[in-house]
Amino acid sequence: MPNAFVRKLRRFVDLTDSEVAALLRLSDKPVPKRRGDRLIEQGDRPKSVQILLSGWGCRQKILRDGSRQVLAYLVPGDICDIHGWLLSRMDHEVVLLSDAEVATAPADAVHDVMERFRRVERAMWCSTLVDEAISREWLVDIGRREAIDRIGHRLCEFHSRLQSVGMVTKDGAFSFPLTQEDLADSLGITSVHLNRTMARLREQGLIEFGRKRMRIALPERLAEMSGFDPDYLHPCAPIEEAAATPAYG
Amino acid sequence: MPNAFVRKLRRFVDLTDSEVAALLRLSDKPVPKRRGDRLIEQGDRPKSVQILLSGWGCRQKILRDGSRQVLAYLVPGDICDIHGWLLSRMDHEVVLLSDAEVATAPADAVHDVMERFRRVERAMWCSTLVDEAISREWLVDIGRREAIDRIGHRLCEFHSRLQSVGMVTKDGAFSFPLTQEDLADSLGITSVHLNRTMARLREQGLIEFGRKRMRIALPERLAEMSGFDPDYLHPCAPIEEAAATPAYG
DNA sequence: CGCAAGTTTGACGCTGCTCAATCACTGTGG
DNA sequence: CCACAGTGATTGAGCAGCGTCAAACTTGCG
Repeated sequence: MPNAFVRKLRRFVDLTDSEVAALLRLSDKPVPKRRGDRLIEQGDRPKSVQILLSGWGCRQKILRDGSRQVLAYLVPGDICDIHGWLLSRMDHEVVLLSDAEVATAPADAVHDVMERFRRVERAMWCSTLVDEAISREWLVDIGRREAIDRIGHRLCEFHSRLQSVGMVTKDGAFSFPLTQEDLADSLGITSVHLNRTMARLREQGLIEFGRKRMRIALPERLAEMSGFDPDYLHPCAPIEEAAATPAYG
Repeated sequence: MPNAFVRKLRRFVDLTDSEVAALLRLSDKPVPKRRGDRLIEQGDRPKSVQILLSGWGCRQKILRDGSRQVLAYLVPGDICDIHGWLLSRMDHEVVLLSDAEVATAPADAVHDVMERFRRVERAMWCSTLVDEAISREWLVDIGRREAIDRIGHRLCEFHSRLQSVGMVTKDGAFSFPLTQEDLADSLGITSVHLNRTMARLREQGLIEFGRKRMRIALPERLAEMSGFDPDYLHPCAPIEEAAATPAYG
């Protein structure tokens, strides 16, 4: 039973046993951490690579006036400091939004695996490109959708992403450890306005939430009203792509 | 005299003559194109790679209601469809914002160069990671800064990026072919509000603009008031980094 | 000279923010 | 088992930043 890290990369490339073994060696000995722990600080020059194996985290920047913008959510399988590999310093920080398990691998070991197993490297870059696609869609959310659509769209994103890794129940519910403030800070609105607007979605019977769980009651309707199209998440097409492109095989 | 494509990659890795020669072969025979031309459409599966050699472009998405969000600006040296290499379909379109010159290389040829010259591959990924850093800062702009700071911050970004490729005059002026609507659509505000707010910056003597030129009259003051810190653009540190990391050499 | 595209300005209203109070939930110690 | 504290959720009132609609003006260009 591979861990979330392996499962995630498998979505992009069909890994061999030895590739899986190498990845498992990178991500063994997970360490438990607590909600609020800061995994990476702004300005760090990471010399090791941290992999989130369970729980949620986020990338974020804090402004002078104390306000916060969440840049991305990290879910099990995500690498926290991929940006530090090539570039000098982290321009943002990484914080845990729930208790979590984190594995740490030396940067050299990760480089080594990527050198030896080009398909693993390829899978990691695919994953980075999907993260970028999500980030682009967030720009659309924040820049051009009004609050109710932003929220609906973001909830559809969670639903779709978590569904693709088997973390959504048949009735559309999933674990949701974020506070309303965490969510609002990713959407460019205040938590007060988020609360009011989510209440409207609840009144309309589109969603239910509470006790760190979220249920999308009417996924199709929520997607329709918020203009959600899961294409940008590249749900699984890349798997075929990978097998068909010899240049990288 | 290498072209903008080579100059850009040189910022990240110190290229050898044969590497430069290979890149020049990829980007010879530039074709002139017109402002408004669509280089890549949403849903495309690019089989070739387009390189912008002069002029400006942007990545953008159009919503159902016709509103537009600009996701990134492309300046000389930028690759238009890097995202299509690994992933299946383009989730956004690429459009020219000024007349421009574009070179087209077969995707296979690009893969080939990256396989043979790992340092070139490394430089391209560095470039991608800087683009991501810019995109993260845009999220902060749109999500958490008010209009006047957004505009000031974005203008500082242009000033800094163009300065690093020698396209800014001593008095802080540079060619600026974007319409106010192009700019507003990247900032998540309307062109009307952009106009009013830029007028305030002009009244304060911070900027001057008109006739497709922009001048940042008081760069330090504009940076101070808008909270601009050029660190996220990774101005040149990566050059040392690249030389010092053997795993990729 | 006259059109077309882009810029500037005005009036008005709504979305979302601020400040602040209250309520609900969870975990802790007695 | 219960009181209590702390965190997060919810609600209210008032206001301001920004959007909408529309008109006038300016600039580039054939």
